[in-house]
Amino acid sequence: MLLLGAVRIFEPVNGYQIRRELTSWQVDRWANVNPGSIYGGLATLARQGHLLRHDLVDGGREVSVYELTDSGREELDRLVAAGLQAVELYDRSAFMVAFSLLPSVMTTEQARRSLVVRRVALEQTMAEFAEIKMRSEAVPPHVVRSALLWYDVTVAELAWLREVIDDLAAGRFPTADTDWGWLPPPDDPGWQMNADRERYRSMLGR
Amino acid sequence: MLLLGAVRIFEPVNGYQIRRELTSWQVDRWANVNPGSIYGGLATLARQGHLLRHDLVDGGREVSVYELTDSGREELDRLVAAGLQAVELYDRSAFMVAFSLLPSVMTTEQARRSLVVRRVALEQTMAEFAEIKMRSEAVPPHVVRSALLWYDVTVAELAWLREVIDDLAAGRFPTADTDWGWLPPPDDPGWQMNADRERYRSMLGR
DNA sequence: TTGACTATGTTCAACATTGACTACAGGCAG
DNA sequence: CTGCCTGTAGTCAATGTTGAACATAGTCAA
Repeated sequence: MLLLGAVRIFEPVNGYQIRRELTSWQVDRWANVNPGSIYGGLATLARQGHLLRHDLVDGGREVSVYELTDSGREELDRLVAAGLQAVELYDRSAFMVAFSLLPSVMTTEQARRSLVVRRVALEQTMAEFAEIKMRSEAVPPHVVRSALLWYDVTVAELAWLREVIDDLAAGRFPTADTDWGWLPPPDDPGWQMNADRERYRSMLGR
Repeated sequence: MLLLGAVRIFEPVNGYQIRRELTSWQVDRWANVNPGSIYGGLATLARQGHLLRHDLVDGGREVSVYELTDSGREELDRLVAAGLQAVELYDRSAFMVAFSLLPSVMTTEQARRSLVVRRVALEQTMAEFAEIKMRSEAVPPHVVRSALLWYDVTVAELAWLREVIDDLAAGRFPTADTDWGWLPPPDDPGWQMNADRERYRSMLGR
């Protein structure tokens, strides 16, 4: 999801640019973004038909530049929707990736629908955990504690999620079909990539 | 950590027993407990000297049975302490594994010390996130939202953690050096493993 | 006692991940 | 113009992970 999302935002783009960008987002702290993973993942996605790979020569040097295919765009949409909806017990990283890609790939209505699915899922699993508290004699005490942590944390996430859904419905949240109302500061490293991107585009005849 | 912990609790034990046990804990929902991972992981830990492997013949059938070494016990202690202390942004699973192993490997005082380290770490990173809210103009709005989620969730975890630490200090929490005050119900599948364990023990001359 | 099914215990080839390492271009101090 | 450093772009052998498949033992109805 992260690779497809990065290609989506920066295409046409090479592996090193993605690596640099993800590192600057500090994504490397919690996601697998070793160089090997990035280049391997890009190759796999190309093999699966989600990316198109162009081997260019740029300044006397070979560069592999990637673009999304239609299938890749669909896959990304699916992955982001799934990441927003799925409730994992202890690992929110897929949700965080999906949420950070949300403004670039989803319309307000798509986002709202996925987040409502998540809200319902959270409410349901919360009911299950409430049950564990009830029959707490049948379960070791530290397991009950674990359930309590999940419960408390989920209450907090639910409150946050309700607010996001409200803001989304009220148009207070940027998505692909609304105005961002935000521009990166002029010293943002993203600007450095624009020159490369434009050069790659013209080489590909865009 | 999970493998060492499981061996610690059930040793001498074979791979299939661990697989069955972890599945019954529903750990397989959020941890990598495919058969291949388990057998591969046990082999790796044996190669590293943390486990001792005995190839027994049980009922005309070959079985590989594992026990912890001293080095394995030390490694487990280290891993559990690290898992309790380390604050990962979006992935609590290492903490949950460590927390679930806490009662079998740590004394009350060891546990309290590790959890206090965690509390301090949580308080510190919360301060960092409060800063992000301050300079929120320099950051895209959905990134601010992500930070808010982390903040809210961490407030909840901190409240939970303070309670656990209090209970630990007051002796209201079972650890390796205190009475459990809890026994599994008589139909617990854990009892089924005792026969195998005893047989393995006698085969190994214990 | 046959045959069908489930439970036990494990293997392995395909696939993915890791991170140290290679290679080279450009800048720049001496 | 030499040598050294930094930044760019990527490779690869070692290691880890996956899950379908294997082999055998027990169970139980027909």
